[in-house]
Amino acid sequence: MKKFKNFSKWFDEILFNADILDNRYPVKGFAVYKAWGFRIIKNIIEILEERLNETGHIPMLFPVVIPEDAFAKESEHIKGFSSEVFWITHAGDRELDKKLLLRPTSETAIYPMFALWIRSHADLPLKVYQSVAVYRYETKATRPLLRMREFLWNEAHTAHKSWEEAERQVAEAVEIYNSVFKRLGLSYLVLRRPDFDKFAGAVYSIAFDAWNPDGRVNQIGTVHNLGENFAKAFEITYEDLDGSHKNVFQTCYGFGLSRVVAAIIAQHSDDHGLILPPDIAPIQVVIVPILYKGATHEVNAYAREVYEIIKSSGIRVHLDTDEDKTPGEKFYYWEMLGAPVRVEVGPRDQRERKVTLVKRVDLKRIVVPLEDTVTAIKDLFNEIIRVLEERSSSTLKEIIVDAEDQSSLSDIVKLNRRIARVCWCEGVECAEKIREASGGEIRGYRIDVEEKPEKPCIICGREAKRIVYVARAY
RNA sequence: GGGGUCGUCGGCUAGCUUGGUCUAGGCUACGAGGCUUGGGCCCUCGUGACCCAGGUUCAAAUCCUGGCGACCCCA
Repeated sequence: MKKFKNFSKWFDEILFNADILDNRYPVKGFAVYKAWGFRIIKNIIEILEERLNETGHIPMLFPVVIPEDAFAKESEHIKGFSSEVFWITHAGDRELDKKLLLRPTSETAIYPMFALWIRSHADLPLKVYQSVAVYRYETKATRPLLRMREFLWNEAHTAHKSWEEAERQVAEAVEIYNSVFKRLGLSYLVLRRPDFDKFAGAVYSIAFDAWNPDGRVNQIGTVHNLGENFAKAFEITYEDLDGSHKNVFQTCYGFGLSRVVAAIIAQHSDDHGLILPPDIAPIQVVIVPILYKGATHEVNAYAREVYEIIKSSGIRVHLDTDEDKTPGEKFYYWEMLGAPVRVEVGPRDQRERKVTLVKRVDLKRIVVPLEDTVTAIKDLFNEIIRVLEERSSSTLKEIIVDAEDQSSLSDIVKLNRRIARVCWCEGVECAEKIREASGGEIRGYRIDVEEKPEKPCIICGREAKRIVYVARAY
């Protein structure tokens, strides 16, 4: 199945064949994470949480249920989420006096507790996180990993003394996410969302939009500056040095674990299957013994020796000892699962005390002496992530196309399935017309580089304020 | 939110137009055995399916209605 020709089928096949996720669970929008997929997710969580810990975030676990009155406290927030909330109305055969909802996001679960915990300036900043599932009754068609009604994410929530401190926290969050995405070799746009598309309850929102082979964008992370909005609603105040009581300033940010896995598959994998960045591969190196009749004992013993050497270096290595499968079968199997490096050990290698290394990104072979194996593998890991990053970023560049006028805008987004780069006046009416003309949405303007519009607004012809990116989204 | 296509072994599918010859054929996977093993080898045997609920009919995988689910297009 071809990745760029029929993305949807290709994607579903990889999910199934690489043991990532089984979408046959009999509830729409819910699916089972299989062993390989879940191990990948756990590795991503580990990398992310390590960065969060390093930067003073603390792990906690808040309940999945939220009482209706807490959910309703911030008026913009409830407007934004109420239409997609799962409600718990009954327990056994009794109707609950107070309805409960399954968290669609955890602000309203966490901030009542913040109000209790934060008393003084000395309690600030407070930075907490959790990696959990959240629930949203998506009305659009659900898609495995990309749009689920139950999805996994890591969310962080912070409280600060001032707007400036919250602004610095936003920058730190963006930096943390960038550093994790870099280790995964992902390419994406870091966009400030237009006001009409910000998080419900936020002052402003920044989002990470990853490219997808079908031209849509996949929002893999968001960072919000909440200002005092939730502090006012939940009465989260602190006593300052001078004895006065003030609202806290808050930020929150979410890292979409399910969608990051989707982005890794979508951006890196090929028609042989998955290609995993070494940092998150459950098995980084697989050893395939090549057995011939009469030499099996020597080769097996040598393969075991190679295995012990690699394992003792801390690399996640697996020795595939199944003698009922041919080496060719094993090659295809491990390529489907995306193991970054394969070590072939045959009679020739054994005689010469060498190993044959093959990297998944291009399937090229090199032969190295046994004593150089670990160094050579580590070099390959570095090369692999570099190649993945380069490939992905060059595809992103190809996918972004400047829209000269309304008809080319339509062609870019609808016909050619790309991301359009558009000059916009920031008028809401023009945004609506951009939506109609393109079939996509204004995703926002870049914050990592300053882009000055060199042309007037694509719709009204008046002075453009921003260069924005327009694409269809998941 | 609107429109369309579709649902058959674990996976991919043939059959449906024109109801009966289909308690269903192929490939793959899985299990047993043999032969092989530097890219899916070959042979033998075995396991395994008509989404659910109604309806029409002497007879339903096939036609109709509804539900559930999947995918595509448009807003």
